[in-house]
Amino acid sequence: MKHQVNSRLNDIVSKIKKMGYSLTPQRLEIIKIVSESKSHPSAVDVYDKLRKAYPMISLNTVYKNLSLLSSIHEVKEIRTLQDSVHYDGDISLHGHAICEKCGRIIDVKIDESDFKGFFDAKIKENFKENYYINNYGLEFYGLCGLCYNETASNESISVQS
Amino acid sequence: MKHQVNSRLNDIVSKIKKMGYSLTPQRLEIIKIVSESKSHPSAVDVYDKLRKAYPMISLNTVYKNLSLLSSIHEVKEIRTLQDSVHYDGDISLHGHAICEKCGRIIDVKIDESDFKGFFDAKIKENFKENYYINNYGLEFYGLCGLCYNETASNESISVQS
DNA sequence: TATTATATGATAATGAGTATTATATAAAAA
DNA sequence: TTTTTATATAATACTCATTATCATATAATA
Ligand SMILES: [Mn+2]
Ligand SMILES: [Mn+2]
Ligand SMILES: [Zn+2]
Ligand SMILES: [Zn+2]
Repeated sequence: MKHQVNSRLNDIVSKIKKMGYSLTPQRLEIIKIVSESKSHPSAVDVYDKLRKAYPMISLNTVYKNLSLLSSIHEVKEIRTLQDSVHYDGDISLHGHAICEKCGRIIDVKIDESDFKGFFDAKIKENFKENYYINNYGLEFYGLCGLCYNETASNESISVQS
Repeated sequence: MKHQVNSRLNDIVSKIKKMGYSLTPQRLEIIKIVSESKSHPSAVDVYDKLRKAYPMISLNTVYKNLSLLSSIHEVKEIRTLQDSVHYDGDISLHGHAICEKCGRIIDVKIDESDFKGFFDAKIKENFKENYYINNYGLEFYGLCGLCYNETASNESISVQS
């Protein structure tokens, strides 16, 4: 478990160095936060966590580092209905359940061969010409368990007005 | 064909009226544009088309109407890698191939029963608790046929620097 | 036709993300 | 270790998509 996280961190750090980027303490901390997080934080979320260790950190630095990590494909950007981009340190193939009420983003694990089997077939059906796929996106929009229950119990109120 | 488009337009207009919203010429034109378009236009794209018939139209009005149509589920919002939201007048279940170079959004048709069969199974696998799904999102990020060919022929140039 | 609530258009405001630039510092060389 | 140098950071200003405000216009209804 802990072992997994560390090897992920090492992978990213190695890549950063191999590509000639320097490893600053701020950058390392950002990599740690985003690679260990399971909550798909926004840039501001990462910023807020960082401030505990680095009170002088600039939000700009957070944006730049998240962009860098995205550009080397070590984090994925998630655009949902809300206003800001969220970041995923888990770059394995999986989907997201996005709650339209509280905004929570929950992983939906899907067996990779299953996933690719289904989608690649659809691409073949739709495109006779070349089409080069880099990445897949898969979202389920709706209400998470908590919000679903809340809405159900307030039904008599929320119906009117 | 034409018949299809008109019935779609009538459906939306009926709904607008039934829900107590008034039908202004601007609103009607926006509904026409977005329901007939196959190109997933942004708000500004719709605005530019509108100005031909309504030179005084306000961009604000476009945003408000697209939001209204979205809120009554007669258009879907698409958030891609680019900065602005795109709108889809086709609310049937389908996916999108998004070109990371030129930004084009191309429909990926998927048989509805196929689609739901696959995805609902995944939801059942992932959530024991209640999870209420309103909507699905399915994206293929990559390079469209045109951009793929362009990139291939410029390979020797784009590799360096 | 008169009434009234909603829609429009002009304008200002918001806010996520980006650009700029002086200073600091990681990495490499000496 | 010290020096050098290119990159990273932080402070700040800026951009631009979207939203808010509000006076006026107009669609809907009687
Ligand atoms: Mn995830
Ligand atoms: Mn579409
Ligand atoms: Zn929720
Ligand atoms: Zn393209």
